[in-house]
Amino acid sequence: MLDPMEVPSHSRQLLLQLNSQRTKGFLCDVIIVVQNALFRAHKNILAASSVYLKSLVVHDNLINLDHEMVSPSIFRIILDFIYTGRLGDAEPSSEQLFGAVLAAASYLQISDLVSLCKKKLKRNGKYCHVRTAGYPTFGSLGRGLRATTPVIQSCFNSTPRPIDIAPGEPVNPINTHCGELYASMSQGNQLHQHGLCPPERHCSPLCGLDLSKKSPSRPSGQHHSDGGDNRESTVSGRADSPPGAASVLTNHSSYKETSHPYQKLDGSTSPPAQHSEPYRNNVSNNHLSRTESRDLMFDWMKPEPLVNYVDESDREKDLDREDKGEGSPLSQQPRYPSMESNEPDDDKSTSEETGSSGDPSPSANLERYHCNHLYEPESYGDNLYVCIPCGKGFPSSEQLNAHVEAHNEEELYHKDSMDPPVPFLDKSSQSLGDIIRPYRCSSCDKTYKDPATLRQHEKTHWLTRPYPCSICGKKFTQRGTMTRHMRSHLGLKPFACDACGMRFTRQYRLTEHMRIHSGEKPYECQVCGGKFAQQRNLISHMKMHTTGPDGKPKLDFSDSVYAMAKFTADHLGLKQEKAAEILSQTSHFLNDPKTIESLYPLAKFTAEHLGLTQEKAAEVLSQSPLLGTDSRIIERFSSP
DNA sequence: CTGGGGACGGGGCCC
DNA sequence: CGGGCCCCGTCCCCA
Repeated sequence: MLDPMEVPSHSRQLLLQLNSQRTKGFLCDVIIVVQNALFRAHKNILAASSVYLKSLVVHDNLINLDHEMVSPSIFRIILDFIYTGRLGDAEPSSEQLFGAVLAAASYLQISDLVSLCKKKLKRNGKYCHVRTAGYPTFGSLGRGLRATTPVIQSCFNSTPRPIDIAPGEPVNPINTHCGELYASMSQGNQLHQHGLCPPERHCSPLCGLDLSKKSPSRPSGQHHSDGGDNRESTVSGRADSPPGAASVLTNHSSYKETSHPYQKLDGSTSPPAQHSEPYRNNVSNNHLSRTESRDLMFDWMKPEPLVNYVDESDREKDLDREDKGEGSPLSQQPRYPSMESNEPDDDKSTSEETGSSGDPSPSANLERYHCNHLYEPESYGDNLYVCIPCGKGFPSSEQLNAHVEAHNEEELYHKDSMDPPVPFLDKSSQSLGDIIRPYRCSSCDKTYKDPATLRQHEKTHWLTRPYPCSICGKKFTQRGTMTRHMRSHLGLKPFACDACGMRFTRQYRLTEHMRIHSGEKPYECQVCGGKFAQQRNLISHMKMHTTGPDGKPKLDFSDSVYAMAKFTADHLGLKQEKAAEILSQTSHFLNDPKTIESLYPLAKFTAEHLGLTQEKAAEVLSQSPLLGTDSRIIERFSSP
């Protein structure tokens, strides 16, 4: 038995502090992903509370909890409990909630919470009846509960669904939450009807998360909800489990496992409903006010003070400032891609626009930074190594050094950007291409039409990529790529196929996919005539033509020449017999505008068939004599 | 078992 | 910043 503390309130104060820090994201060193919700917390706290979580946090900073065992909303409650020791002020009817929490707490091995739930259930006289009464899955918090957990996204349906669960017994994972995603759509539909959440949108409007740019899907296709895809039950391990039980976040294995050809649409099998089903039900019942939710969201978005890419974030901000011509090196941190896309204008004060005031001085930036709550003031408490130019503190000299190095890179960059790219001035040496694309990369000689694109390109040469993913830390050269990457983290697929409900993260994928339904196969193999709906499949197919079993280039000259001749003939409107002749006569080849137009694909094709790089192929094709650099081709073409 | 095709996810990058 | 395209890789199915 521990001796009583000399300061009895010590533990409470400590916990209050920790919870306060958690809600601000301060010193949070682990992210818990539960389906499509993300939580930040402290490893130490989790490890001290849950045997199960303890086993996970030692290995990873990003934990993906099995949402079949614990739903996001239940985990929110549990996390609140861990940090407050309270289950909240639940309604009298919340025995159902306690049941669900109990099941999840058992799974997470939080013994105190298990005991508390049992106690509450017994007090309500429900504990003995839970097996038959069943627990709902409380997609949202109990209405009487006050949540403090910052959550980036909560897209859940709270309609209770009777399920069979027996506390204290091994919990069927589905029982903990299966109503959450697949329960009655009534509430979600209501939201839709009230315009709070478009039916095709995946995310909670409360959270302001909307990465969708298009809403092409039909509203809640009934055949999606009929559970027709019985593969799902295999995946979920339970015959009555609803479709879509598989994770929609990053659980690709289950995604793959549950997806199946939609060709069967015309037959007996339902379309891959699991892709859209979770989204359709992703209607938040979060009771938090919109503002409150946004605040939590923003808290979540705040950078972790000690993450090693913080310096690059600063750098990113400088880049943005550079791009936008504004001074705000500290106004931007890695943010979730949807934030700006769906945030009302009045929220922009916490976003990019905040930094648009003109004072670029470090102190002003720092102050603005603080005002924006992007950094907690206390974060400087142990960040004793301060960068003089920008005032930022770091906990170690190593991190400061890394940061300073980033400054050096910035300076190099700014030095470059001080001298904005200028078009070539030497008209005498300009080719047509130079006139059209006058901005040349100093590193690789690639040319661009405008300086912004050149600047964008030049980032690809940097050793350090300026846009890190806030979740996994992966870095990107373009912010857009990073936000697109974030979509995959969040499982957001805004683009839905009208025909089958399949959803995609990108418009282009949907376009590509639609060819399956239309039967269109615009990509034809010039060698064998095979047609493909997707260009990438043609490309991989072409490799089959050009690559031998050993992986080495298979230079089948008869095939290649035939193909090139056919290709040329197609493009020039000539007979195929003439094509080879033309291929060997550069002057003819380059005199026809049509030919020039076809040079690019021809070069591509040549490259693929001859194992040359495309650039090399283009060079070969544009030089005289044509194909002169490859003796094998000359030999082939010069033969009768 | 293997190769090929179909379909899709993710990243790079230009516009 | 988003759209679009390219490329690489993967999974699944089927012959």
